Amino acid sequence: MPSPQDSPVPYVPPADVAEARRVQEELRSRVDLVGPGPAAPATVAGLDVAYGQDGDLLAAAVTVLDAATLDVVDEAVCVGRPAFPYVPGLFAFREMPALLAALDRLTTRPELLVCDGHGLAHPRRFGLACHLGLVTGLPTIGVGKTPLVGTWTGPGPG
DNA sequence: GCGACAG
DNA sequence: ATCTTGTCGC
Repeated sequence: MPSPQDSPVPYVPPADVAEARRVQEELRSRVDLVGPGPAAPATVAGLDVAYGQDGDLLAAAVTVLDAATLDVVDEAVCVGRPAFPYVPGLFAFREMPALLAALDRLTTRPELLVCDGHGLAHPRRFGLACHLGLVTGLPTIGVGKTPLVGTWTGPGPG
């Protein structure tokens, strides 16, 4: 039975925009949309990236919490450079290398990831959260502060 | 053709 | 993302 864990997807830095889009189109079908995931993850990792004033430096940070107590049980940081220009829809290629490096510095393996940016709410249904989830083999939730695509209506009254 | 466009 | 004053809306 194929599963993300059995066939880890290597991260391949694209050479240009066209290749980046091809990578997304190629990997989108490998996202597990039906897996149950951990019923009660023991740990949850939050990831974020901050930039230097010129945008030429960045720091990726990961903090792992005990899901029950919210105690910080692990953390790691990786300073580097943006790996790709910011192009809407290709955001993952910008921060993924640093995020992966930070994750590699962890002592533990978190059971759930929560990262910046969208996952499925993406033009090709393959945002950062999807890509990160495939490469790490971990269930991942993407959190976007502003929409990238689509429209919606708020919940009705009652 | 013009505007919009995760972080 | 990051730099920033005043301003609009609830």
